[in-house]
Amino acid sequence: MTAWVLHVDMDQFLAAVEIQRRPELAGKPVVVGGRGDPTERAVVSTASYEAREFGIRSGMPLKIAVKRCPDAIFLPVDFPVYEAVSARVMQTLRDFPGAVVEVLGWDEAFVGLQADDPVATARAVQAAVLDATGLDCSVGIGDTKVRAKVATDLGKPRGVFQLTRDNWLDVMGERPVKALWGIGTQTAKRLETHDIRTVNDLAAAPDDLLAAEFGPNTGPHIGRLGRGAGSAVVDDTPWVARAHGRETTYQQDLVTQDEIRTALGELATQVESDIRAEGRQCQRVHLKIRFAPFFTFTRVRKLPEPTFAAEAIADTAFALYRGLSDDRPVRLLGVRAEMVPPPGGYDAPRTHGRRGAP
DNA sequence: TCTGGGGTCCTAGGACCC
DNA sequence: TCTGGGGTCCTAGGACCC
Repeated sequence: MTAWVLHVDMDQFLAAVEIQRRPELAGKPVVVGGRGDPTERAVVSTASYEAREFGIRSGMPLKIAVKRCPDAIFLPVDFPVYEAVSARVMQTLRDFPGAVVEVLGWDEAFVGLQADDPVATARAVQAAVLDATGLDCSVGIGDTKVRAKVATDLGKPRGVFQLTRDNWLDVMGERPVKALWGIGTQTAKRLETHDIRTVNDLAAAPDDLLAAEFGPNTGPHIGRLGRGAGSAVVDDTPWVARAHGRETTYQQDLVTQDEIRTALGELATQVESDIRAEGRQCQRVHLKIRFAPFFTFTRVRKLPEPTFAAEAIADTAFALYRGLSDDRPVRLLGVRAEMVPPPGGYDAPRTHGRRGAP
């Protein structure tokens, strides 16, 4: 028996859930996002495969999506329903014999297990999820987490794909670095200034060059991504939040100081109830703000002492806003409360956006 | 065509102390 | 008159992920 990492990812998750409860939508272009009104400022959360054929993608503004496919069916995001389905998916994975499950999001997880025939095991996982939820998923198999994660994309939809040390460069070598998990547009651009464009290029890049460009930690980390190397440890320690925040894009820009103060008060009130629910006080306040054309700031301030109080959070956020001395119209406001760590700290850091850490 | 809302982590540099 | 290293705390800002 060999230890494997499986990466399980639901196919078109939000759209699939909506189609399941409205079967007449099957085979049609379905777009889930915002309040389901494509004239509003909001973006696509998930597009069905039929909608993707029109060029609609996650993260795209609904206004653009509706231009690309005026006949698409637009539906609002229904968080409680997806959470319930997600919980069933994750429980199915945990019930799989010998499986250790590390949840990455609503619709994906790493599964660590031992197997002689990992492809057969992956097929069994797919069958179990389909049986429990009626939904399809794809499974990536790897000898590291990075390889398993990347493999899933190659198997979609409803597929299984395996990436190991032996076939990594054969399969991935000619692809652009952006195909890797953890390399986005900006990192790809900076790599290109060193003539690093493909996974082959990155895998061969010396660590000292990458360290000079990206820092002593991040540089070598990016190099390891190119080689598909990294951890194979699937960690099921429950996730503990570091922060909670709320942000809103306003359908009409906010103009006056009063409007902004009021909006910050509303956001801070929601944040207070989120952190109270965990019994954890706020120690630092983050203000996020986007001015009308396109210019986003973040500002941070430590509170004199930890608190739950929405007033203190809102006052601090407003003070940060005033410090910007900018009276342009405001399109987006966000308030985030960074919480006091639990006693003993975060014993098993659970990271989704992590980079570079050992 | 005009950009959501929820998160996490890394890097750099200034201030301050010894 | 000019300036060492090492450490901590803090903020700004960048980047990535789902």
